[in-house]
Parts: sequence; C-alpha cells; structure tokens
Amino acid sequence: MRLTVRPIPPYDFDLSLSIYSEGDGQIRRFEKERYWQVVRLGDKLAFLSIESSGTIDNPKLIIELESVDEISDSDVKTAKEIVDSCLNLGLDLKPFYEHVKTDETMHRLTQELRGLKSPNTASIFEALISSIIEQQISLRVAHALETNVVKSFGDVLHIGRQVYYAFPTPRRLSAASAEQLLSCGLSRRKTEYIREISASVASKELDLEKFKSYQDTSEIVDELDKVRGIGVWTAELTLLRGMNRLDAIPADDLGLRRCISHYYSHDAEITSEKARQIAERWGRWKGLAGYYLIVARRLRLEV
DNA sequence: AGCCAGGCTCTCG
DNA sequence: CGAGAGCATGGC
Repeated sequence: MRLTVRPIPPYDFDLSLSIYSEGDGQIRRFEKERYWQVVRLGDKLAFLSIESSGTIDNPKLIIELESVDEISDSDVKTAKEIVDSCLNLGLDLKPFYEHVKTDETMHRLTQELRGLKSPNTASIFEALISSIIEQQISLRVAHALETNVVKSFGDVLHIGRQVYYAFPTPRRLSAASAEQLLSCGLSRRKTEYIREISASVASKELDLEKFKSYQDTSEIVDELDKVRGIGVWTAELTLLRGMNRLDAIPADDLGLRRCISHYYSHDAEITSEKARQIAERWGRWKGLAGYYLIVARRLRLEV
C-alpha cells in the first residue's frame, strides 16, 4: 500500500528525521534517506516507511504500509494522520521564522536549519513514559533502557524475515511485574511510576487525550505535575514531543540549558529561571526554538 | 575507582 | 518548610 503526503513547506525531510539515524532498527530508524517504524491502525499493526520525493520548498513524501492484516481505507486515513502528527507536517514554520527575525542568533540558526520540524511520538503515553525513563540519567543510557522496555513489552510485528516492535500499550505496561521492569535496567522508583501511571491511563483515571482540548499549556503542566513520578520537566517534555505543544520548553533540562547557554550566555552555567527568561523572546515557539538549539549544537553550528 | 548523567520523591532537621 | 540522600546504568 502506497500513499503520498504533502507537508506544509518549507520542510526538510532528511534534516528533520536525521535524529533517528542512531535509532534501533527494530523500533524506529532513519537510514539511507528512509524512515521506518511500526504504527497502530486501530487494533492492527502495520510497518510504515517514509521516503522523500520532493524538495524543501515543494515537499512530497511517499509512504509505504505493510501489514499481515488487510488495510482498509480508514486505516490509510489513520496512517496519514499518524505521519502528519509524528513528523509535525502541518506545522507552518514561516510565522516562527518571521517572529525570531529580531533575535540575531535564532534568525541565523533558522536559516541554517530551514525546514526543520520537531518530531513527535505517536501517542502522548509514549512521550510520557519515555520522559520518565529519561529522568536524571544520560540520554545514552536512557535510550538503551527504553529499547529494553519496548522489546520486552511492545507488540511484535513480523514482516518478511524481520521482527519489529511497537511501543507498549498502557495495559501491557501496567501488567508488567516490577521484576520484569527492573530487569530492563530501570530503578525501583521508576518501575513504580511506570506501573502506576500505566494502570491509571489504562483505567482512564488519567485521561491524557483530554489535554488536547486545553487552551493553556501551563494548565496541563500543573495537572500532570500532581501525578506521582511526573515533575515540571517531565510534563513539559511530554507536551513538547507528545502533543506538539511548541510553546512548552523544558527549561529545567540540563542539556537544553547548556545549549541555550552556548548560544546566549558564553557557555556559562545558567539557572532554569534564566533559561525561561531567555526563552520568552521566542513567544509561542519556545519549545521549537529550544529544539533548534539542540539540533544546531549537535551539528556544531556557530553563529 | 568514582563521579556524573536532559529528575523526582521521601526523609530528616 | 528546605536541604540532602538515594536511585540504575554506562561512559569517561
């Protein structure tokens, strides 16, 4: 099954997906200008791969869907929505670029990284659990542990001779024993958070979807912050990459603070208050701007 | 070897 | 209340 999608230009597919070039090939990966992952279409699993056949100013994506099940028209529609959301294709970057023109540094970086859109997880739940796993430890370690969790509890999809994994459902994670989660390398505390939160999401006691209707991002942060295991950092990171809330910026984040400091404060250590103060100039694109700084730093761009 | 890494909770004083 | 310990793992 093949379909095409047209992102709002400008859109640089290779640049935007390059963060997944280190990804695990059985979960999600960008390799040789092609991105793939497993998606859920209702209760079916499908293997989704994406390639670009357009340009930055006239972007066009070719999507391929493979499944052991029959793929219906509504599945195709769902798949398009997932791609749209995960790659943030509906985002119009032009107002952001216009807004930051008064900020010399960010203006230069947006020229260098023109067409970069921040990626999203397929579900808010995935963003939330990933963020919890990433608390405190280095990203390298966190990604290894996350891979363990996905391969231990995620649904399996066989395509040809290959095996791929979807991110685990709340139900599946809530049913995981503490020992099983511990053997993934998580701390005892984090296994508690993950089991508790997964159970309350599965039982709808914690309704993550309802947050989509909230106008005010800070209201969602406050509400998530009340949940055991979720602090402001975790809430903001979840909103940014799980709900496309580009005004959410995890200013407490050590790595992000170092990026902000590199471009705006001569690499001096800055507090999260200072980071938030600097971020104010990016208006409702704070989180996206922060993402630009992270990517810029990774590419060792200097302004 | 020991400390730190994209936090958060719980426990003391 | 505010400060501080504890946490799992891998890299340096």
